[in-house]
Amino acid sequence: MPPARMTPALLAIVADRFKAFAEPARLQVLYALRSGELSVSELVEATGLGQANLSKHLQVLHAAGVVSRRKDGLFSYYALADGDVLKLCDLVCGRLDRETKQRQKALAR
Amino acid sequence: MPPARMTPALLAIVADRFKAFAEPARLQVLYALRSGELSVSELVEATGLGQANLSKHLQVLHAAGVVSRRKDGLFSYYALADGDVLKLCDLVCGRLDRETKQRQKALAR
DNA sequence: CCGATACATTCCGATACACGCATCCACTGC
DNA sequence: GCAGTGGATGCGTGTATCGGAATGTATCGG
Repeated sequence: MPPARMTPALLAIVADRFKAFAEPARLQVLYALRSGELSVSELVEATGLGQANLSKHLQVLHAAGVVSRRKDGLFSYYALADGDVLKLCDLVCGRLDRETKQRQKALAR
Repeated sequence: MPPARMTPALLAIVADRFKAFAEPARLQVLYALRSGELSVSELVEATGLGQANLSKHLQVLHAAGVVSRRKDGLFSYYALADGDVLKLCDLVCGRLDRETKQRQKALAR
């Protein structure tokens, strides 16, 4: 059950949350983190993104509470904050799968 | 289980999908449609958005497959395309609730 | 202390997007 | 056909944001 009343402030917060996912680069990062925490340089290699750019995206994801940061000496290790993160992605991907299948069916007739 | 391989094209599609939710105005529309389908003018009144602006947001939501359109004479009726839509919002809202509660707990100590 | 490494931050140009205004299009009723 | 209503679309403007280059900051080894 969602909040009965949606204040503008709440709407903005929810929107920001979604905005964190609304970027191919950031989704790429999230999928790279599926298998476990990675350092920034490992993420650079895994995603092909530039280091500065990636770092900024990580700040966004962290500010949105999507990923967690753990510092160890020179390295920063990032990880998915929560199982719900992938649940969200999979919900969207699942819908996509169903839709493309439906479209293929429609084309096949 | 999500697709094993995330191609750039797929990432872009998923990102666009999330982008549809990543705007306070559009979230407002979705919440207004919780109770059932509405015409554009009804949505104008329900949300306080300008007609032109609202119309554009509706195009975005429709293109993303989030809402359905039904034309009846002069009127266009929009409705949530699918129960998953609200599931998505509630997933995010639920996380928010838990986090704010945790934060309050932390402040209360 | 000095250089090197791993990230973060700032500055910049280019693009994208939201919103309002005006206009255009589709349909209805006279 | 004509006027009126409900929606959609095009244009202009301000703002946000992505991405890269350069710079700054913190930590480790020597």
